Amino acid sequence: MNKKEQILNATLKLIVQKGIESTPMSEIAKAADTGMGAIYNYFPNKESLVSELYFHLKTKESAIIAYGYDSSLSVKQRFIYLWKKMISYFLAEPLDFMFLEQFYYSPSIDPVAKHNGSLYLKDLDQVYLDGQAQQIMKEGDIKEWIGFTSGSLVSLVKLHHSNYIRLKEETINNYIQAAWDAIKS
Amino acid sequence: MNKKEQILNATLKLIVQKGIESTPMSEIAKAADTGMGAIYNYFPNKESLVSELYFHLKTKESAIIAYGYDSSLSVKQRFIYLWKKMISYFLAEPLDFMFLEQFYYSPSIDPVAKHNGSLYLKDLDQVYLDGQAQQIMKEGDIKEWIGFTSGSLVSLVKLHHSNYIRLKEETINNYIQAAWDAIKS
DNA sequence: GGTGATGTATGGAATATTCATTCCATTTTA
DNA sequence: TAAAATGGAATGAATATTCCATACATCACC
Repeated sequence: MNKKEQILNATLKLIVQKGIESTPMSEIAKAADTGMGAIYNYFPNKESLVSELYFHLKTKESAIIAYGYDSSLSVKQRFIYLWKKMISYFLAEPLDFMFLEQFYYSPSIDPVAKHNGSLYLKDLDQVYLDGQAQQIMKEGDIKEWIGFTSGSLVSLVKLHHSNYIRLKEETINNYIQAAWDAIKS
Repeated sequence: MNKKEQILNATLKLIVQKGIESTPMSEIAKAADTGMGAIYNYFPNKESLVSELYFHLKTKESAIIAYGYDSSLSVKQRFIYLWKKMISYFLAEPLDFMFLEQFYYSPSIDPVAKHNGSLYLKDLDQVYLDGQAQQIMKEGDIKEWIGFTSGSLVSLVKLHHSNYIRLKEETINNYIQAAWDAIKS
């Protein structure tokens, strides 16, 4: 019954299907079972509708990954916990994942908006900092290392959702272990 | 003086700057210093202009990576050679890289077209096959492992080109070594 | 070589379509 | 009963594609 949610959900589904630029507002209205008026009542224009959806999902992502996180675990345990949570979330919510990817890679989107969403990385940063301090992780720029790890794992999720591969629960752990092998010193 | 090349070059530059959907044909014409007629003489429509550009670049990529490749080297040497070549090419040609990424992530593009471009992986496949046969690489689906390695390295290139990190020549070798550490058994 | 004829390439104006956004009459809510 | 929310038609701008008049190249024949 919440119109705004209906609109956001319809937007998510349609944009994942057809892309941001090929999704007309009129079609969003139809899918959300409403009219133009309602949409423009909640969102001043298409761009802010899309970027509000982005922040909504980024918040959801952060919350899910951070939930149950125990910062007193060992470096390796925390490493595994965080990446595992991320993969599980992205596998469980294909729409969320594909929208976030598409938004991130869209050049027509305000670049400032994109990086604002990536602020939940505090915990992850700390894991890598601790790992280097304890000399169990390789040296080097932490932003680069996080990009490296995340690249390998996100890439698997992406290939899974485009049906190029079919990830199985037990192999996921192997890939997280491999990501660890890459960075451990 | 070759009109077709001019058009493809202008398209590449503009699409990387503003995105596929926000690049009007009229602007391509202007940038290529020509008119609509010329463009539609060479390409039946916008979509085929863009996908011809994609295949053009994919062919270029394959040629560059395969050039000088010696299939008699050891598994590890071949692994390093191929990935190093790929990274170097993508670092040296930001426009090529960013266009390929953008095309790959665009849902409005025929999905069949995309995967047709990714078939030059024969040599890479062979490296991983040999590596597993010799038991120096971890077991598992080869498509997945290639996705894993490529994800980590491409991700670094991407962050480099969005100025989030600044890759240095010598650290690149470290990351390739790390990618090897991830997969070696 | 010169001359015309035939087809191809080109530029850009005209057309048709596709939307984002606006507007307003009507309905719902408080 | 006033204010807010809604649906959907009307508007206007953007732009892919078509069309055509002109320029250019290629070649046949003298």
